[in-house]
Amino acid sequence: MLKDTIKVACSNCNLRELCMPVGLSDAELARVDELVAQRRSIKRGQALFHTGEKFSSLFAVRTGFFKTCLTTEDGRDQVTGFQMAGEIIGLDGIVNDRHTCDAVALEDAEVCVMPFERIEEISREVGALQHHVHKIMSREIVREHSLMTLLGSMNAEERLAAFLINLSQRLKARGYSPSEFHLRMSRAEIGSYLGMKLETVSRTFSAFQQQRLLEVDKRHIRILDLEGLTRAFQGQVH
Amino acid sequence: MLKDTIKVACSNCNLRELCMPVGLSDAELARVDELVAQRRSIKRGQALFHTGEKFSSLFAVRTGFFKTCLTTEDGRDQVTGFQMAGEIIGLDGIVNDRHTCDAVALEDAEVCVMPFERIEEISREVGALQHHVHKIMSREIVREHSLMTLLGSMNAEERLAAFLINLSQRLKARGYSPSEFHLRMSRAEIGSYLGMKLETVSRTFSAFQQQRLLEVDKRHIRILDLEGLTRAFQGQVH
DNA sequence: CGCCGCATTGACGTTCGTCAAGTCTAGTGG
DNA sequence: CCACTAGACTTGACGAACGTCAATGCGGCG
Repeated sequence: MLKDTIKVACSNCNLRELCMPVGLSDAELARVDELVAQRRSIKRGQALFHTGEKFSSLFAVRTGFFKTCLTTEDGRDQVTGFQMAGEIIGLDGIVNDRHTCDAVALEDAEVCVMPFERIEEISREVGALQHHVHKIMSREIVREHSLMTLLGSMNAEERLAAFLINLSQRLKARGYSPSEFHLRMSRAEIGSYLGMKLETVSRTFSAFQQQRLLEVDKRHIRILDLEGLTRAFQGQVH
Repeated sequence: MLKDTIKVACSNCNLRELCMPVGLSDAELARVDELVAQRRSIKRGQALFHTGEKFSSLFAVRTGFFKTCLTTEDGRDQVTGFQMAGEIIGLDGIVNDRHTCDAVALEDAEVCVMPFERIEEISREVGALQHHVHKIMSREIVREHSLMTLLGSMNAEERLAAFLINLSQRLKARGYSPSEFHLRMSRAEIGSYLGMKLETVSRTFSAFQQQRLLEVDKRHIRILDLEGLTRAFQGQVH
């Protein structure tokens, strides 16, 4: 069984602006091109890594869609994030040399495998890469801060609105329609991420539909009134 | 008004095992000693930095106790963490060169100021420091993951139990009593951190007291039954 | 002394979770 | 082609947990 090991170069990857620092010299670019050891294909439903597995690499999503989820010993299950093209998976593994969550593909996907030792080695030579790595980790910390605000102080409508707006913006940044898209995750997965039950997610979708903010058909979403949704997100419905 | 700018060395700081990588050579230690530009004293209630302020340094808590809190434009307020001796504050500022939260001293405190440019510079020379910085950021990401699980799926008793156990462990690691301590934060701040209202925090303290798990007198806490508290945390009260 | 901030406690209301029934779709196999 | 099943989603009825509002107590400070 052959692994998918096409030789790849970040320097001519169409996701470069998302993944890589800008303004590198040719020599630096050549060094950074050595970051990606290989590409790996992951089938829908398969895991990129599991909790407890040895950490060795970070992964950049090239195509497809992932979720990361924690499974605690007492059976609680929590989705901690959804990742799409250009986003980095695996940062949780650095601290203890083991992954602390599962990363599962929600559709057939392809990732760039970047051995972490190589990242550290090249970072020591290329200051721009070093800073870029720091930024990526900081961004993840800030993202989680805002998720904590969501989980700590928003009601069901605010949570779902915030989620949809965030998804819409990320799709837009990747050249997809920000107003019409297909959800890759189930109601239960959305609920786990947002700290609510799947029934409440479903009810809230219905409520948005009645308010003419959305059209929902199972996993197909069309945003009708982005402003209204933004108001719902900010808790100023009335 | 003179700033407190005593020259300091990490190499003989008693918090070294908490802050710094281990196993450095003498030459590396000397380099790492250059990390801390100065110390800064912060009075109780004062901010180490505010949201929007330019980011330039990370801060290591030497003494005292901090909270970090987000204030969103729509007036929501969320405590995102409490930091004690040996912990690092300011990681949120890296990504956009501006701080995205306030860091406020909950008691008179002293911090080591580490200019981030200097951290990056020395990291490029000392691989152990580089890896240490990565670990600190990864640890923060993992901490926030577990807080998300707490906020997403735990009830009031589980949340407060988890909070107290975590606090107890961190105090223990610093040589303080793990079973008897003084809370530096108000019920409202605990509530904000744990995603519940201050009244619920107060009621849950009372409930734990009735269950003989704790003795509570305002902010003075004595843990009577750590096992019981751990069971409460894991949601196996019955 | 009176004020203020913080904490506690009670009464009541709302939101969301729980449980259950029912629909729709895709996939399987006869 | 159709019957059958499993999984995902929707919707309703009900109840529990927690938020809201309000009264009260307590300790510190000017």
